[in-house]
Amino acid sequence: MAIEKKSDCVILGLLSHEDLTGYEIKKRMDTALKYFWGASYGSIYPALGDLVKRGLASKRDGAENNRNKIIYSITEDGRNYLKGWLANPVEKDELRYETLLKLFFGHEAGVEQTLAHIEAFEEKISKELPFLIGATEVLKKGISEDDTHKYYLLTAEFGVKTYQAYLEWCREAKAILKEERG
Amino acid sequence: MAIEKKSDCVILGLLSHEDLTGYEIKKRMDTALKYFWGASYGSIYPALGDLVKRGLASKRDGAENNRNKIIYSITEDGRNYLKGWLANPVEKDELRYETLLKLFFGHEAGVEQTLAHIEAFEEKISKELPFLIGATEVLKKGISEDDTHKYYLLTAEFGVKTYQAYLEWCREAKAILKEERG
DNA sequence: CTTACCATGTAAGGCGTTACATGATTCA
DNA sequence: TGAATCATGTAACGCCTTACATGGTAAG
Repeated sequence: MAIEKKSDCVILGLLSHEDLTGYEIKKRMDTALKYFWGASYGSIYPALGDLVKRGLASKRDGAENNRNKIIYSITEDGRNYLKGWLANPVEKDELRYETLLKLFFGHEAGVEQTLAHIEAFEEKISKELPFLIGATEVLKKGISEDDTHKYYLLTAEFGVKTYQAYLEWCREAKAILKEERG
Repeated sequence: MAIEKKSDCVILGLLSHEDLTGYEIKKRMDTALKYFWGASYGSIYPALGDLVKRGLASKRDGAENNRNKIIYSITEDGRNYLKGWLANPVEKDELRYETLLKLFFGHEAGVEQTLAHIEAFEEKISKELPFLIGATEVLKKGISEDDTHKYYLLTAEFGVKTYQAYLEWCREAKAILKEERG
């Protein structure tokens, strides 16, 4: 049971949808995947090289004009590797919210500072939620055209539902903190 | 602007509540903090040694009977360090859900396997939610006794609200996947 | 002409987990 | 007497981020 490296799997997953350059992979990470995954160039490019070495991806020259460009594709072995990983149960879902850490130790900081952290969180979430909602709307319209859209929609809906819950929690959390003050 | 190492801050935060051994710190991580933070012995013990070296914590012998035991306390410098970190804005809230990754690439795995991932997620969350609800109830009762409880409650409520949203999402996600099947 | 974006990659270093190593005590 | 829990720590290794290094193109 080789424990698959996650970064390999994400890259292969993206390549299973379409051929991509390393740069484009990073862009996908920063847009479609950013709510539940991330990776830097420093991990993407070495991983791509490694994937090619292992025969799970192939590369070809995609230079246009004078622009340097390498396009990666998934191979059949790569697709099987991806399917193998997908078939295994999920190993780890992890949430690391520094905001919650600061709230947990809020006794030391006091009510005002803790409220400020909640408000900052609230603002960040409020700003991002419309984009998630927009994404779900686009995906819902295109759902019959492309089968992959259905799966993207699942993750976007997850974002919407949790962000809405976050905002509800913010209201409640502020109320709890303000209760004894006035 | 020294960027504080988070693991130092968590440990100092826990020590700001009470004196603890390394073992007890790990226990707190695995219970009260586990929904939004984590750490292993391999990071806790070295961090404790480091904190003592830097004068942010102190240690004393707490051996009982024949049992080896070292009890750590936060120093005044440590408390100031903690306060400094608490006063700074949150740098990063991060969610890494392998479940969502597998859903995003669900096209490759198919509806049945994807449903199985959702159901596994649903079961895990369903099992944990009662503990979170129990925690909030205990904390609500004790809220007037101990000021720290109010802050713990904030994080527990976050867990309850998000887990409830997760379960709602599971129902919806299953419906989306089942829609076109028949 | 200059800013933003496209595009690839490396090196150093940090951070943290896993596995290992050891040993006492408590409870059934 | 055996399992679970208490208790501390190290070493190897893996993985990833940050910062650096470089250069072309498109748009305003």
